[in-house]
Amino acid sequence: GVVTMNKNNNGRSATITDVARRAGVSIKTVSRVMNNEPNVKDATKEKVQKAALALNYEPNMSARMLAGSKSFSIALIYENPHEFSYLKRVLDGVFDACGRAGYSLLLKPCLYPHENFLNDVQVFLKQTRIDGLILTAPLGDDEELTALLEDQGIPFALIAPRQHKAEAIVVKCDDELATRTMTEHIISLGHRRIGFIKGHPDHAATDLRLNGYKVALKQHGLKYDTKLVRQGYFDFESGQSTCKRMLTLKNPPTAIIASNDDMAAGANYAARELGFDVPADVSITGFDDTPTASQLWPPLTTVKQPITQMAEFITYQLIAAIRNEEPAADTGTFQCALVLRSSTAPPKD
Amino acid sequence: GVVTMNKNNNGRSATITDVARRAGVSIKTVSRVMNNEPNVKDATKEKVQKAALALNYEPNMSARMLAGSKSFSIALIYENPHEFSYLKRVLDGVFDACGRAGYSLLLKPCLYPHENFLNDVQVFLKQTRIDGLILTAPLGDDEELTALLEDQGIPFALIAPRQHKAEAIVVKCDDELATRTMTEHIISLGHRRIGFIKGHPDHAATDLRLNGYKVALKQHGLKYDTKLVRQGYFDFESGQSTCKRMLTLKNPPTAIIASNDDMAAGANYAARELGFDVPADVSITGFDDTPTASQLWPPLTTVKQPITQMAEFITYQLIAAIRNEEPAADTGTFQCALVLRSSTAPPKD
DNA sequence: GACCAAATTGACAGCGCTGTCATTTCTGGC
DNA sequence: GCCAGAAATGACAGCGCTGTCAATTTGGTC
Repeated sequence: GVVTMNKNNNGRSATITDVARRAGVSIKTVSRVMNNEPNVKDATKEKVQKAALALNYEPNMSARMLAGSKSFSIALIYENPHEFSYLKRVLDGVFDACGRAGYSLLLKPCLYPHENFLNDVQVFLKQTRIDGLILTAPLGDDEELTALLEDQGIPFALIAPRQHKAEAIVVKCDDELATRTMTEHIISLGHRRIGFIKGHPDHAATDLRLNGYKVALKQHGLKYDTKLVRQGYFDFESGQSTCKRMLTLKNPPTAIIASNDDMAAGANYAARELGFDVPADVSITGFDDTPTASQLWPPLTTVKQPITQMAEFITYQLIAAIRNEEPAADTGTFQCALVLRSSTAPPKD
Repeated sequence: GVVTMNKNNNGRSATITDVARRAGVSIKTVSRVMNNEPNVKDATKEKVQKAALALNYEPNMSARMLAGSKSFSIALIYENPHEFSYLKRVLDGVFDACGRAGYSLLLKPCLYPHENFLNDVQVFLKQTRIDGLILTAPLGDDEELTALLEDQGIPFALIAPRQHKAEAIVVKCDDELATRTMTEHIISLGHRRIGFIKGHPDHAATDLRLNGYKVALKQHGLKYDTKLVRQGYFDFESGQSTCKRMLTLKNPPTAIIASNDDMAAGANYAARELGFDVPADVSITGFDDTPTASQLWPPLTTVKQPITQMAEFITYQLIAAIRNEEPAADTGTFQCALVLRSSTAPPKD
């Protein structure tokens, strides 16, 4: 196929020295070309590139990291979740951006919260000497961690943090607006008793989504009823149990807004267990648009976040910061979109 | 908390030289201790360990990789799938094993098949110089790739390959037996017209699972009906479309065995669309026991593979091979378990 | 053509570690 | 107490690259 096997090199791959010799220049000049540094004559650059191509040369990461102050690699730290679909979409965006920018990515799953968490990260940083770090929610809200990173001068970027310094690299989406829009949609269908399942208290999005719900209720003159607002934890089980409790109230809600799809799936399951039809007896909505959301029966009305795009965006921002480039002037706030499917309908009565 | 901030080191973390100085030995001796090499007096070892701890020393990966022939890191190459839950479980196992063995893991998502695939992997290998590689299905069946790795003397391990050399490091589960058992279960419920949705033709598991189905039919004197066996691709859509076609036959099956959960979810969805009740009108089964399987309504009867365990196992095997240790004598074949849920029931008539 | 600043290139010393091999320090046996 | 051989330790040269700074070349000017 496309690949030259080049067995000619004794099994060892070409080094910068080989390229330099072949191009008839010093290794430093090769280094300049490989790093796109200025002050190389076009003719020289071309010679070097030709030699590199002929030898099928690829710079050795370890040597680069060791010699230079930069490592051309960043890490993504995440709390190992039960449900991976959110992270998958983040990874898609981050890998993509890293690939394009010539960076490699290290993954660091963590237990969080955990007494060894900070130490664990510290060891990781010492071992790898990465150039920058992406923190997924809720890790971006850990002040000990961000202080540590600032202290060590390691640039970092936050996905969906609760609050952050003005100069921080951040990406988030308008959770409040999205949930408000969702709630308004449910209200416009005619629902008046609308349940809400909150997300994990550690996540910033949890409060924002709750707020969107509250605002929509208020604007439409509906009362905020604490019996209809339950604490969930972004997982199937909590969606299931809270929904079960709401549907067995004397006066159960005719619609339930869950703060993510996993909980919505749990709510859907609980409704079925109790013999409720979805959406005839109770409408259910989620947030995230996971694959499961569209594969459930009925498929879930939900909110689609452009997660992959957001991840790509923040990765570019981080790399720009590492390179001391002016970041793109874009804002780090993305808009979500309502995805209407058949888990929602007007109430029966 | 647990972490010593040690600001005392000018912001730069301790090197092997610092440890050597503090312990009053040569850096080579520190290196020996850090690598658990033999021929170090216990007293010396202890001195070094104490010094390392005091300085909060962690060896620098890049330097290790550059200097040594070993890099203490392995990579997992995977075809970026639409559905990530399988891979998540693999990752859980691999990260766990790597962590325990002191190895770090690089992730390499790939487009496959793709004209640039091999080249892409080659570049990756040159850049990183990892010690070993784990190939997920179906990449382990790419002979160009395995030839390349053998040629370069890079140890590799295969997850669920089609066939392999005797000395290869392999893990798989008994797909045929599992599917046979599943089919027998369906037969024992009283079903006689049993549909089957095949998996992606590139995957080894596809043929094995089909075989299990065939064997079970034969043993129970049931005819193999090509109308009831459809080609799927391990994704939701193919499950949906093939199921729709089977259920609109003049004489539709009363049960459908899908080769994985995603397709089973698609089949479930298609059945609902056509107004079939699951399991009253048609039983549906999957394979893998993904989170979705248990969150669907009705929850899916499926086969649980010990994927995380398998991944952990093969990672240890690979690391043992890298270290030239005798691998544990265990076999690389794991057993699956039937998970009975409510998507299966006796046929109505 | 001489001259200067700017552009281009190269020599060389590490980065933090491991491999090799030489050196030193221990053993036990006589 | 002496010696061979084993055990323990250290000196030193890189691994492949980048940073620093010095050397060389270039182009423009009068």
